Amino acid sequence: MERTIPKIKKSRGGLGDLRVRRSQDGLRSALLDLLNVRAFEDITVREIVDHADVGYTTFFRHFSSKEALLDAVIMVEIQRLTDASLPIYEAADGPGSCLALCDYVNDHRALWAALLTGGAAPKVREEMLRQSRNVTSTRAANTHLPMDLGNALAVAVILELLSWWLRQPLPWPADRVAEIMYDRVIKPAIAIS
Amino acid sequence: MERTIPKIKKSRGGLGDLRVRRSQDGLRSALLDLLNVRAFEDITVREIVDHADVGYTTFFRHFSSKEALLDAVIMVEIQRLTDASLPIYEAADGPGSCLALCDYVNDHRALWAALLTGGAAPKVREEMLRQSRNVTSTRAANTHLPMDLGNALAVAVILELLSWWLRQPLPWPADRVAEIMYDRVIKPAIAIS
Amino acid sequence: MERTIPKIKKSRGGLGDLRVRRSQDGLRSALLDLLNVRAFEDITVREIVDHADVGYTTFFRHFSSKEALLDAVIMVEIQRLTDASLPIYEAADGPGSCLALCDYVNDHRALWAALLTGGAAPKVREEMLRQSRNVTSTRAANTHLPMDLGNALAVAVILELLSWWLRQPLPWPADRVAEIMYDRVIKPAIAIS
Amino acid sequence: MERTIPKIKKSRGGLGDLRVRRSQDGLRSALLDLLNVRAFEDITVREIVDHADVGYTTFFRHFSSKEALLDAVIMVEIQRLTDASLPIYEAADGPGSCLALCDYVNDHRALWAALLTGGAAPKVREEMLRQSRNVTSTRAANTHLPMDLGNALAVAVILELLSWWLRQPLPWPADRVAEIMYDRVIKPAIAIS
DNA sequence: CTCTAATCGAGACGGTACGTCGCGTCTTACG
DNA sequence: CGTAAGACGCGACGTACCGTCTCGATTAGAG
Repeated sequence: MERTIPKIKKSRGGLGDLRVRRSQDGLRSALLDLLNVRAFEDITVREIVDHADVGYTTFFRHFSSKEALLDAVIMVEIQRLTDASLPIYEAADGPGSCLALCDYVNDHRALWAALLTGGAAPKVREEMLRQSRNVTSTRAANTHLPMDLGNALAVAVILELLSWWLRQPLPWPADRVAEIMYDRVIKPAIAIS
Repeated sequence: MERTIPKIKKSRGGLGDLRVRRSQDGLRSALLDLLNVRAFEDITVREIVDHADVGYTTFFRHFSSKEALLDAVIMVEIQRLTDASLPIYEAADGPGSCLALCDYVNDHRALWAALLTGGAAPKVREEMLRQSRNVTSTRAANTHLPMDLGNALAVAVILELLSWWLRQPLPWPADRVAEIMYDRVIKPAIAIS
Repeated sequence: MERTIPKIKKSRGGLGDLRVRRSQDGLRSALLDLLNVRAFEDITVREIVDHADVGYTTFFRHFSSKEALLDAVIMVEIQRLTDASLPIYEAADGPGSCLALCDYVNDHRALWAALLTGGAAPKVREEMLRQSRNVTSTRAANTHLPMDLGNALAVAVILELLSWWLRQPLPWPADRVAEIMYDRVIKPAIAIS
Repeated sequence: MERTIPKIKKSRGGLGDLRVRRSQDGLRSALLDLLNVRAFEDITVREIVDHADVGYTTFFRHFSSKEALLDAVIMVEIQRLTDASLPIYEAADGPGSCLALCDYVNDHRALWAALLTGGAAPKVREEMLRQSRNVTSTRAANTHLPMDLGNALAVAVILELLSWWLRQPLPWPADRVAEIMYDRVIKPAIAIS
């Protein structure tokens, strides 16, 4: 009689149960909405379910905790970001991928402002680092830095830059930011010391 | 009928009340001790006061919350770090100040490992940024970046680098790290775009 | 987002939620048990919930404070007492109702000894006065005293008499006490000044 | 090295130390002042000492607790009341002593309103009972009631009557109240059943 | 189109930590 | 060197939120 956590598993042969999908999507977007208003640590499960029009119990049927929901949300969003600008970690097409990334973020300012504020930021950093590790796993050490460190610094600079950008009252154009990102992330990474 | 919060004020010429100093110092070092064991968000006020041999209520006589104590601790430690390597933001003596900073951190590995782990890290970043703003307030704009952004990136890289360093099982020598720091923090800052 | 205080409302067609009834009844009788041991003001909420096998928080879900629980308990008990001897304030059947009341109290000595001891007594007096006001509201002023005063004196004498009775190591028989009560409560009330 | 509670003991050969007397009197009247404003149980020691312009520690030099101060205050006031109308318990001069008592209370309405409100009332009752026991100790059993019970009922009726009187917005004249008191306290007491 | 099993809503509950309040003790710095 | 100021330990309070648990009532989707 273990916990029944309906992870969109094909119940009875078909695709996911519509109710399950509706609940999970509702919770995800409810959290994102609330993140625009207050920091993650100040959001309660009760608020999320109220906003999502979902029963309190239902929350825990899908996510084991508030943090788990945040993780899920972040994983999805980072995946989208990565898909929109994959080669940035490759440094193959330097400025281009930076610009792609900045454009994507620019198109979702509210969302990324929320994700980079308060308690969500460390998780974003962590997940981004995790994904970047996968990407750079093949290509290695054409630099004098250990791969781990290189990735960590790259992620830190990217996030700090984006965070600063989104905080500006009169935001800079994306290409200007992409330029800085290239200077500070890609160039140091490909430099042969 | 206001809350009496004994802020080591020199009452009539002498130094503060010994008991006040003892309580506050005890709480500060108790928190630091516990930070070596578990993350800040998992430490309870009860644990802190037990470890400090101080009454539960007394905690709140001195700090309005767990976070306030952390702030106080961080402020002190960052001040010490800054004092040990002030001119790093000035880039006057580039590699020298980097080395000083790394040496200082190296001499307090446990403390800084604790400060850069878990929930404490964002506060460290914030306070460090605050102090760096003061330092660089006069000298400005010999770079193509806004001062705020320059500072934010510098702090982010420094902390990420230190955090990585302290996480290594077989730590690198301080001068090696200082070299990287110089490359990634000072050099980009003084670059003529 | 209002506080949910589960006031035995028929949820979903049935009678009150069983859990609610169990919690409230448990708390009520736990308080009564403890009142036999020590005075109300020396009883802590923690003791009550421990004795009732109920979570600490649950207490406040049902009663806003220790005093509110006492009020509830007293209201119930006084109601029972009144039901057992209603016409005493009417003086219709003078000695009879006095005897009924004394008999009832005699059958619940422990309970009433507890209620008339320590901090509970004033609340008992207050509630009894409140109920007596309802009873005597219609019939009035066949006496030379204002109704309020008459009620207050009657309640005071009744409670003092009962309190004394229950304190005696070798208690008097109920009919003897009822006789005194009749002399001191009913007779003065129906006296033509 | 036991607790030094300076009970107006002749320090240095004279009568009570003036400072001691001043502190104790100040605390007493401070408590009485505050009793006019809120109930005893809602008054804090801090408020008393602030109002009395006395150090916090000083309070406990003179009274072991808030309750002890109340006891002292009540003892004094009841003594005064008794002195003003001693023979009421004797029933020697029936109506006369009742009138004396009511007159005295009437001359100190605020004080007695305070004493008969809230947490102070039970203590007043207790102390009054104690004093009445002394008075009636000699003369006994010319009534069919046990002396203890007779006293208790008398005190209860007196206090209830006074309490009601002082609560009235348009108070009755003292002689009217004295008459009721005579009817309800003295007459039943001297009745030969 | 119906049946059956999984999901859902509602909310009471136990538990942990928090921060507050007041009491009564005890240290400390100062006159 | 005594004494007033006030820091301190203690214990209870009431709050907030978490994650668990029943219990019916729906509702999706397989046959």
